[in-house]
Amino acid sequence: MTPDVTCFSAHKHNDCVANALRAAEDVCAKQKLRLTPVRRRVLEILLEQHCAIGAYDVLERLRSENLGSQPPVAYRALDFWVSAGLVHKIQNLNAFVACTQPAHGHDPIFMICRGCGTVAERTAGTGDGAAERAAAAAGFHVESTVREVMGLCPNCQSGSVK
Amino acid sequence: MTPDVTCFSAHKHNDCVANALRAAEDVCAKQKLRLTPVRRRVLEILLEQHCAIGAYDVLERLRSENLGSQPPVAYRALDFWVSAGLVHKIQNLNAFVACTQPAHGHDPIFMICRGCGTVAERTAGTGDGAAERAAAAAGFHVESTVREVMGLCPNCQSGSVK
DNA sequence: AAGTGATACGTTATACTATTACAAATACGT
DNA sequence: ACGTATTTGTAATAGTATAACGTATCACTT
Repeated sequence: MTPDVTCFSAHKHNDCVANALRAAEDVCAKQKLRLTPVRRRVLEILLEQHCAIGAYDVLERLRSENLGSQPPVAYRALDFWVSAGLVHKIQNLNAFVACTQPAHGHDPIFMICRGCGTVAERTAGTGDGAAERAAAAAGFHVESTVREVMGLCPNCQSGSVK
Repeated sequence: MTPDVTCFSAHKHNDCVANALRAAEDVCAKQKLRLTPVRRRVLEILLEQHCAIGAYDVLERLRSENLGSQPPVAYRALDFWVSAGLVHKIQNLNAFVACTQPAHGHDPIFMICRGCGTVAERTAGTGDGAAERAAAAAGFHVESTVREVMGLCPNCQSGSVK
């Protein structure tokens, strides 16, 4: 697992955006998915920050840009990206975050800072942990997993958020 | 970790209920929390099955028993038990499940069967996994974690659910 | 037993999150 | 250009959760 701590520290955010958009284009090309204006814009909006954004916040942005005004517009685009693996839903927040490691397919771990809202993604090796062992022991067939860690990022630990 | 697979197989469910209620009484006594009729009833309702139940389903039960009719009644009781550690919220389902292992405080893992809705809880040792290592590497201070595994339980794998 | 402060409950209203359903428009392969 | 599949526009509604405030109850002290 790469110790990619960039989300919690200063970094060339333009690179994040460019990488993710390129990955998105690749995925769409390979899987013959349509990269429509709304979809592209939604991904761009999510990519602006390393924070999870609610569907209705996305919608508000779309509305202000005349790209759509009703909830299904936002939800459809978000679901599209979630299916494509380029956006993840943070269950804890009912919000969505762009994927910073699109290449690694499986078993993401999210660290969610309650101070600044930053969501950092890491990829765990598969079959590594207690959950997999417990499932195997119980004869449970795993289809997907959610792993979200709430807490304080390095910046917010030293700051005023208690 | 105890290989407690009872949730997925026939078992004396009365014992589950009795154990949990006794644990609830203990916790309330020790922490001087009030075990009111609404709270007790909500816990009993959750304990009836090993499934997660939505707040509004709980509310409907309460309503039919004249124990409350408005959302805050249900949410307050549910939040009470969640704070006390005797009920967990399943983020994936926006629903609540009674805790079957109240003694073990930390880091639960939930296996959620999409066939029958059963939610089985296991307790992971702390600090065991990739998430903790990733957090440590990033300097992230962990306050709580969510680990939910979706899939099919042993019964539903052989059944008609595909 | 009455007073007092904290806790819990009743109720209204509202905010936030998400989906269904169907019609219109657009893109794609032939 | 045609027919089909996909996407979008739009209205309506379903589902989840909280804010706010007044009333009642509990527990502790005097």
